[in-house]
Amino acid sequence: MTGNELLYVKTVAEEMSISKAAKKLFISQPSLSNAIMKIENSLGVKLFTRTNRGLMLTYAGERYCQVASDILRSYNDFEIEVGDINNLKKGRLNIGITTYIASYLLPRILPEFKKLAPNIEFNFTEKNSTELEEEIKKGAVDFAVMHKSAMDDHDIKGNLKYTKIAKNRFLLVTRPDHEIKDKAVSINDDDLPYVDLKDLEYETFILGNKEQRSRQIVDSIFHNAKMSPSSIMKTRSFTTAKELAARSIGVTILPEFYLDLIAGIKEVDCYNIKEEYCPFWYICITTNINGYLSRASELFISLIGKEFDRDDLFDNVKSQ
Amino acid sequence: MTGNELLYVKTVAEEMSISKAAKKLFISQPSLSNAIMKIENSLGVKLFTRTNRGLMLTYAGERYCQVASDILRSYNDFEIEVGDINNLKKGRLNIGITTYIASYLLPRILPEFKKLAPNIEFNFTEKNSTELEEEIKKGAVDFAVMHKSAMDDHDIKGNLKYTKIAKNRFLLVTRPDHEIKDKAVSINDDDLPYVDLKDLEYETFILGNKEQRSRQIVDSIFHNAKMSPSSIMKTRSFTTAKELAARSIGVTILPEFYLDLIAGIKEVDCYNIKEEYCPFWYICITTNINGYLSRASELFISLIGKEFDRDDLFDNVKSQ
DNA sequence: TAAAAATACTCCATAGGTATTTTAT
DNA sequence: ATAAAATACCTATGGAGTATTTTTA
Repeated sequence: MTGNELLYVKTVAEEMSISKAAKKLFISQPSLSNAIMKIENSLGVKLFTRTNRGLMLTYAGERYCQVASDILRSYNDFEIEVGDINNLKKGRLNIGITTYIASYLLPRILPEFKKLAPNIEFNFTEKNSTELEEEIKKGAVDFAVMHKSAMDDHDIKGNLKYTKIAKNRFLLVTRPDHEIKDKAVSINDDDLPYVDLKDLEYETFILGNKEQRSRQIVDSIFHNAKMSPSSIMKTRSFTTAKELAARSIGVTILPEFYLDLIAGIKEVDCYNIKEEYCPFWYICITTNINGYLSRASELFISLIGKEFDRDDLFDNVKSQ
Repeated sequence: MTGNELLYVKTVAEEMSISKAAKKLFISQPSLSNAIMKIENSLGVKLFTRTNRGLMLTYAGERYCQVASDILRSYNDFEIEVGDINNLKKGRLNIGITTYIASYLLPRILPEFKKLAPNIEFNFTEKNSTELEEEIKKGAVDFAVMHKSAMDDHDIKGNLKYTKIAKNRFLLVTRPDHEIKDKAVSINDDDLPYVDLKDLEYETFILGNKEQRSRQIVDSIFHNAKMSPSSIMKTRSFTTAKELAARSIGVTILPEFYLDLIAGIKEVDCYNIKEEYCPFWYICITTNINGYLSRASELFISLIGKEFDRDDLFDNVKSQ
């Protein structure tokens, strides 16, 4: 069964003539004669009888035409649907995103996205970066927005490709007027003075959980600084960490990004950490290198790019 | 769009692997890879994304599979239906038949036909033979049961093929004890004595209408006998003709076949007409020489054959 | 290292073409 | 005589194959 076969029989039935149908189909009359014969033979019934007013359908032929019409309409509708999918009129987008990036990014992106692609079904999975990488490999999400350590330069690891969007500092957060203030030094005209973490070796550090990427970054900062805090307190919540720091339970190291988000809840002091300890990470788009990015994905990634003034973001994600 | 394409995509989706699907489809893996790629290119969307647990459907791919399933099911159902058509479980039969043959034949054939093919839609058109020939040429009926003059030996005339079923005598019908009785002669041990029509030249003849085939036969008998009746009375009804003859209004010439049908209504005398005047016609199956005879037609014609002890009837109808 | 997919080619089956004959009007 | 359909034969596209390389687990 092919689309042509269906169309050929239908056209001959409509025209009641092989010659006329052949003209309409832009093929030669003998080709069409042959085609009809083959179809009849393969089915084992005659579809047409020859009468003196041209070809007429047999009962089987009538049923064939009905079925053919259904099938051709179905497939034609599907082709239109594919057009819609390519024009963002239909489709589904499954993105992965870390909880904290979601709280920052989605409110800024989704209204515009919904406006531009109102009929795209939008789903997001909030997990930590490591889990999101698994989701990408499984194909459960189309791509993910997550963090990437600044330590490894590789943009591709296995199947995964990381496209950096923005660099984000980690800051030391202390209660107001912590003693460290006196040891902090301003460099150039940077917004915040710098501290040496070694001066805080005997402080209590409020840190995230081992599986949190932010904690991995902080650990690598300690490693680079060749120190390990003597006292540690754990929380998965950045907000809690900031609160505890504000209330003098200890100090903490948080991404500037989140500090902005939770600003104004409680006053704290913030300090830069020495550049050589690599106190930062990247926000990035993580994709499966073999995966297909739908037009819906393209739109969403472009909107993220717009948010970070990176007009070339989608092109970078797509490039090989 | 081809059936294979639909099946290929569906199978790859089910197996989540091109290699496994290829095995299941009994084609090589590269062929399948190619086929999938071609389908994706022609549609302009990716149907699959490669993940680390095999190939997974994109949104467009999911829709493709749904549409493919519908189409394959439709066509498969149709193929089963074709089987049913060939096995008389479905179909439609349009036969043409003259009113008088219908009154004789249908009661004898239809009960058996309905028993053997209960789900075949049965339609019949009652017209005179000349009109039926037009219906056959138009393709409005599949074949017809009608009369054929004995005069022309041609079994094929234009598109029409006549297959004789049974020869049927025309008899002279008079009131009981008509004077002709004395002139009638018995030949051999024929059931009825013979009369010479010329002896009735001044009788009133009750005849059919010019467009009735029976009238054409009677006219040819007169022609062969080189006589023309001086007085004529016309009726389209054989029953009326017999009644009028019985009531001494005149004499008539009727097919023996009908006399049997309307026996017992009123007493008449019947005589043979000289063989050399060709006083007979044939009941025949008339078909379009290019027409297709369905299994339903085959059954019906075979049942007619059975009725007339002609087991070879359908073979004769079909032969070239 | 093994298994899956992609790539590069080769081949042949067949859809379609042209030329011609047959058939029907 | 004309037009439709059938027939015969030819061509070339593309579906499917084998061999091989690339990729991923």
